[in-house]
This record gives sequence, structure tokens and C-alpha cells, in this order.
Amino acid sequence: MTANIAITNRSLHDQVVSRVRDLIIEGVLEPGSRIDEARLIEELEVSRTPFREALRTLAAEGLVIVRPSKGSIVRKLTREDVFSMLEVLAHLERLAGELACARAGDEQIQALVDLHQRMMECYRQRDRLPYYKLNQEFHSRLAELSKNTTLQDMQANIQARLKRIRYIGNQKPESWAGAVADHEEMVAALKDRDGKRLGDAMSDHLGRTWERVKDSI
Amino acid sequence: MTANIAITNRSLHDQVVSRVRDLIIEGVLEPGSRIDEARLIEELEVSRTPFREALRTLAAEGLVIVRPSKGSIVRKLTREDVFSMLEVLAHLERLAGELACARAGDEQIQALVDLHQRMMECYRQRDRLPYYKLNQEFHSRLAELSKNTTLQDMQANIQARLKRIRYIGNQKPESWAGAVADHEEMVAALKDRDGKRLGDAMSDHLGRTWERVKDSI
DNA sequence: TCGATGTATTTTGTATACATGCGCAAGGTA
DNA sequence: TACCTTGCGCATGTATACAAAATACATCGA
Repeated sequence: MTANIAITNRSLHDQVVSRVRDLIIEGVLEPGSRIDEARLIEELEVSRTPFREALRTLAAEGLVIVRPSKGSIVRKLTREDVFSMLEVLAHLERLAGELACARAGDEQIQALVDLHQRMMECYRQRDRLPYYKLNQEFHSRLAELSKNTTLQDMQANIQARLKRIRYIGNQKPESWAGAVADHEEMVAALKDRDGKRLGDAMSDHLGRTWERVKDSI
Repeated sequence: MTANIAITNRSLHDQVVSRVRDLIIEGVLEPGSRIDEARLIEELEVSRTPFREALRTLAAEGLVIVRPSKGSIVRKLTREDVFSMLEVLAHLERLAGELACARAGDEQIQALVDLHQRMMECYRQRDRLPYYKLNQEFHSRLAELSKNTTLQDMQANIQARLKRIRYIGNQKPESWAGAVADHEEMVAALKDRDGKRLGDAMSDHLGRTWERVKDSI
């Protein structure tokens, strides 16, 4: 097999989905605002067909709402939405933690510990954005270790929907310190393969996430 | 407010989504088989545009898989898929049970108990289909009592994807009796508002569902 | 001036036409 | 005969045209 020189011939649909998803997460398309179909298809330089298909996909993901004959809007999360999502996410990550302790290989756990070290390095340097990205990766990777694809998918979905709010909400330094402490506990439990303790830690972590985030909605 | 005389002007998209979803759940469209776009749009008497949008929605729901330039197929669940879905569903319903005990009103609990009575009546009469439908409703209603919309959505999604397999897998009489016993325990715990016990019961119930179902995949 | 009603304009929904890429089979070559 | 090549047909992907609905706006009357 030669080096991978394949042209990633992704369909326009897929490209539009990830592009618009990013626009929503980055806040370029503001929550609650109408999605101007004509404007966006012009900027993205695609026709209405793949664009509208993409909207359907994003609607199913929960990022946009299509109101029949009235256009689509970027879904705006209420406090109740965010609370319920964090409640479910906490419970899912508890399961992920427990399963990871039971099913992950030693190298996989070590890899996650290494990732954690890199996060700590970012924290010491106060490199917010790299930390944030590693953090996202930490949680997805932990879900992977559960060896449960449904769990991974659902966690990824909620993560994506909350991404923006969590980013906004984690600005305060003391919040950051708290999150770091949570992670220390999680990694310790993971090293010991103590599923119960890891599950509790993940659940608690997300419980505190609500406290950190709730005022920025 | 007068009686609701609004004309339900559902878009073709929505109609196609629910129609095709039913075709998949009912097994008319067989798992793993290619979806013949031309044939279906003819039978449904719609054009390709709303049909293809509907496919995107169903793909996001996990019922079909669109392979770029290669057509769509009805997603075929592997044993691993079903196991992971039941594992997550069990965990979600555990949460639903715990939250329901904490948050539901007395009348709501009573309504669920009544529903349970009707299920028992069906069981005594060996009315399989009505029982099955009431059972679906029982689980959705219990999720409602959690007052957590995200939980409801995710539970509904997994339910829909598993619907067909669960129906096939619940044919044996002894399986049915076991499921009924599980429900008795669940309702007892719910009456007592014993969240922990209800959570365990729901989780155990779905654990046994795997046993009932696993050979029919 | 305010409101109601009818009309114009914009926007969305659906159908269809056109483009592209995949799979398969016919034909050629070793 | 087995395997590779090549070209054609057809399914899929995308663009555009047309239809219907909703919104904005203007005109008329009280």
C-alpha cells in the first residue's frame, strides 16, 4: 500500500454539515437566529439541495430546528435544556468510567494518563485553548475505552451540543482550578481501575460543570 | 380556545420520515438491504428531494446508512450493536426510574400503575400486540416522569432502533412471563417511590431483555 | 390615525433536469 | 481460461426551475 494520496471526495452534504456545525459551535451563527438559506448557500458556494439536506442532519443532531414553511433557526438552549443534557451526560460518563475500568487495556489507560499530563502542562502554562481541546479529547477517549459504540455516539452528540456553552462558561480561573482537581481524581481512579470511584468522579465532575456553566446561559 | 381544527399540513419530508421509519421497523425493508430510491419514491408518490432529505434524517437517527455514491442501506444491527444499545438503555432507564421517583406527581404515578394493570389484563388474555404497545408506552411514560427531555429523546431513539428486534425476540412464553414479573417489581418500587430499587429493577429488566433477545440476531 | 384587507415580494417546499461517478459486462490479452 | 482493461448504463449527487406558502407592504375605509 502506497502513501495515502486519496482525494477525500467527501460529498458536499458532509462538508456542509461539518462547516455549518462549526459555524454554530463557534457562535458565528447565533443561537435563536434564523438561518438565512440564500445567504449561506452563497457564502458556502453550494446549491440548495445539499444545503437543505445538511440542515436535516443538523436538525436530527439537535443543533438546529426546522419550522415547516417558516425557515430554520439555530437551536437556543434553555437552562432546562442544558441542565437535562448535563444530567444525562453525567450519567453516561459514569457508565463510561465504570466500563473503561473493566474493559480497557493497560496501554490504553496509560495513553489517557499521558494525555492528562499534557493537560496539566497546558494548565500550568495557562494555555486555555489547547487545554480545552485536550479536555474534549480526554472525555471522548474515555468513552472509547468503554468499548460501547452507542455510548460513544450519544456522548459525542451531547458534547457537540454543549460545546459552545461549556467554552463560554469555563472562563473563570477558579472554575478551571476546580475542573483540574476533578481530573486528578478521575485519573487516579482510572489508574487503580476503580470503576465505582471513577464513575462517581465523572458524575461529580459534570455536576460541578453545571455550577460553573449555569450563569452563562 | 375552540376545538383544534388546524389542518395538519405536515411537510412531505415529515410524512416520508415516519412512513419509511415504519417500513423499517415493520421489516418491510429488510436490514442490510439496499434502499431502492426509484422504487420507493414511486410507491410513496413523492419526488426525490423530500425523500432524500428523509433519508438524511433517518441516517442521523441510526436507522439507515448512506454510503456516498453507493446508495443507502437499512442498517443491520450486529450483536455488538444491540448489546451496546441495551447496555446504554438499561443505564438510561435506571436514571429515569430514579428521577421519576423523585420528581413525578402522585397522579402521574397512579396513571402509570393503571397502565400497568391494563398490561396485566392483556397478559392474562395473551393479547400479545396490545401488550407490546402498552409496554412501549409504559417505558416512554416513565421516561416522561423523569422530567428530563434529553433523557426522553435518547431513550426514544434507542427504543425505535431496537423496536423490531425486541418484537421478534419476545415470542417465547417463558420470556413473556419473566418480563411481566420484572414489571411487577418495577411498579411496586414506583409506588413506594423507592428510586434506587426502581433503578435497579429497570436495569435488571433490560439485562434480562438481552438474554431474551440475543439469540434472535 | 388605526385597523383591516388585498396584493406584491420574499422565502420555503417540491419537482425535475443535468452531471458525475460507480459497477458491471464485453472484449481483449497473457 | 483467468485476469485485466475499457466503455457503457444506471444510480446517485447537485443544480435549477417551478409551486406554494408566509410575510411585508400599501391602500382603503371607518
